[in-house]
Amino acid sequence: MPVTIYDVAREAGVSMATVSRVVNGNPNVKPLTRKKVLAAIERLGYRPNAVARGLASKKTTTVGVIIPDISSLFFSELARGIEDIATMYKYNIILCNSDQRMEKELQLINTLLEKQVDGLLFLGAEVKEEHLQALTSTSVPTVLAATRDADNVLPSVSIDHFQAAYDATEALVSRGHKRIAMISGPPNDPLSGLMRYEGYKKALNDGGIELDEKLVATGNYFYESGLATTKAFLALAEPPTAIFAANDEMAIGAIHAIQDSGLNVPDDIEVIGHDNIRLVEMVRPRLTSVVQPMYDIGAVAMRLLTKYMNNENVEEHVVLLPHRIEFRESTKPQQA
Amino acid sequence: MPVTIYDVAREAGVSMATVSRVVNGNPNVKPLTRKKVLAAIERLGYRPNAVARGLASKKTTTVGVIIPDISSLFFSELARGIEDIATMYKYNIILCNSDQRMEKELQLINTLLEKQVDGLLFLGAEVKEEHLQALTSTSVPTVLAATRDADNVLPSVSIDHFQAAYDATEALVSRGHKRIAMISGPPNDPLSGLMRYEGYKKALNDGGIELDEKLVATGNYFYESGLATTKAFLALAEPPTAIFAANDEMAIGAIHAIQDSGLNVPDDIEVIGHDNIRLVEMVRPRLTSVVQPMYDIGAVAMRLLTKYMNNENVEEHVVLLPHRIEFRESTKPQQA
DNA sequence: ATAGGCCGTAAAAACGATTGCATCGATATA
DNA sequence: TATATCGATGCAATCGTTTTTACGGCCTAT
Repeated sequence: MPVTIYDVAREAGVSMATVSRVVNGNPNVKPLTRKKVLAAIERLGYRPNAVARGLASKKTTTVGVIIPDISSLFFSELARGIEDIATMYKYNIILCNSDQRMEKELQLINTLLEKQVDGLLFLGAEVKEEHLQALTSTSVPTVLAATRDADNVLPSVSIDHFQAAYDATEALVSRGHKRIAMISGPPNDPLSGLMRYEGYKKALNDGGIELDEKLVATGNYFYESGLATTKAFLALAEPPTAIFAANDEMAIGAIHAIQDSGLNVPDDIEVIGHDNIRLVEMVRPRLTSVVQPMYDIGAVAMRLLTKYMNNENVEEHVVLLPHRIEFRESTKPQQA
Repeated sequence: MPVTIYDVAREAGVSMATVSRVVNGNPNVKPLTRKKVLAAIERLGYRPNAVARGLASKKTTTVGVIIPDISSLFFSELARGIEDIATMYKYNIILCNSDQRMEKELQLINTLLEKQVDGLLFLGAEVKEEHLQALTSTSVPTVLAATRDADNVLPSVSIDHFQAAYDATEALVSRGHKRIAMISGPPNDPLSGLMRYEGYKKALNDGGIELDEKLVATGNYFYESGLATTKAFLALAEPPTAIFAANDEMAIGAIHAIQDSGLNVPDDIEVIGHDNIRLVEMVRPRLTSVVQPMYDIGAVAMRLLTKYMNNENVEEHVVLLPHRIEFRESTKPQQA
């Protein structure tokens, strides 16, 4: 029913091969012939079948993206970076939510490989041996975004979480705080969880402050957990005077818990978040936060993937993007 | 290089056809044969090629989704609803951002059709004649989500924006307000922009309140525009005592503008937002908002699409999901 | 005993492109 | 003039499946 390349060929009085050449911009076609073919295409309303093309050429111009949760403020921003660069390079994106469940992640990898994607972008928390196995068992290029595998065997794009957390904590230390709490992520999250916690510990240590276990709570990255853990902090005999949260949502929860108890941010307690999602501008006081360039991570990861798909040579396969702290009103201006 | 159905057939000592039957769960295979084939598949690590399958069967189990901006809180939630139902019905999603630019939207429709998607989900603001033409020129089922075309020719899933805005405004009227401002969306957005404005007008009228043009501002759905327009309201000789914003981000901007000027929400000015995104719980005071069930809209739209793709009979092709107002602290408790 | 059915399977024709190779005329070279 | 070169095009194999058709064998009903 639909018009095929064969119909166009007949209409234009040439062979399928020539039509294919015209469609694909192959220069080996006489201008006049090209014009005839183009006219026939127009007349018939021909639309190339990408599936047939994919079968014949073994390229689908499609890449698979496995993402924990597209509805998350953090990942949706990242996804946008991916998509924009993909568009720029004429790729389409098959988007899949994994909810960080390994079983689902592995199954998605398989499905995407069945669909013959030209490349794979994996975003998530932990990259385990099983992932590595599934991802390296194929020749399809893969890039990790906002995460890394322990041995850096796969290409990846992320920031230095340890250093970022160190910097945030250090900013608090240098402001003279002695009781600095941290709302950390789950410890089974190696980067945003564990690494940030390690950075926090190191900064305390370098500042000559002894770690107080009671000032460390584990959250799940959601607002509510920031609220709850901070309430517990405030009930302590010696509550903290500063809080570093492993992400912004929890930090905002912390601010509200503090405000709800009648205290003031930043006068009574200073708060620093992490990631610098758009939300940080939409609360009062606006939240000081470690900038993690989500959009850029996505964009750079996708760009990197295009290089692999083109068999271009890649100098450094583990890229760490710069981070910085954006100071706002949830921390006091730095004393001179 | 990769193992094909032919390799499996040889390994199992059967024909390709039989392997295909096994893979596709066709019951016409003797159990013993099936077992042999399964064993061969396992042994060889066979992974069916979905592209070849798509070419032969004319089904790709993939649907295209055109979305204005995946990084928006609103649309990412919707996308999640789509994806979850898609997964449930074994479809994958090709996700494309349109930024509401018609040229890009039309081009995306074309690209997705080239890729032979089994169905199309279109989310956006305005559905113009050009869209309709592009979408109906093909036999690929299409469903609109969170929007509608003027003549309801295409299936769609949304809420009654007019009524929703009416209800929100009416709630303010019934609280005794006489000066109720609205921060509306762009007027070229027929539903979230125009319809909500119409609902507002009607509610004022029914409440015997004369429309004051100075109390109507046009925003762009972003926080900053809520902030800016509200500042202007407050500079009025007779500022409003209540504000209805066409979406939550602008409403939160309004709250902050009010607070920044030293006034109190809700004591001095009450504020109602629209959409009930997750943000509304993360500000103080928490925002009263019209609940637009984004996730459900996505889910229902995708479900509807599956019916069309299956040639099932569909009773009602324009579905309006229910809305309601979730009252929080940005409005005062209703007087008895 | 024979015709008719049914089951399980094989064979082969699509599906709609890409692409290596052959061809062919024309121009350039010797 | 004969030959090498080259640009433009056609031919046909190929990509890895699905699906239609046909067929052999076995069972059952008459």
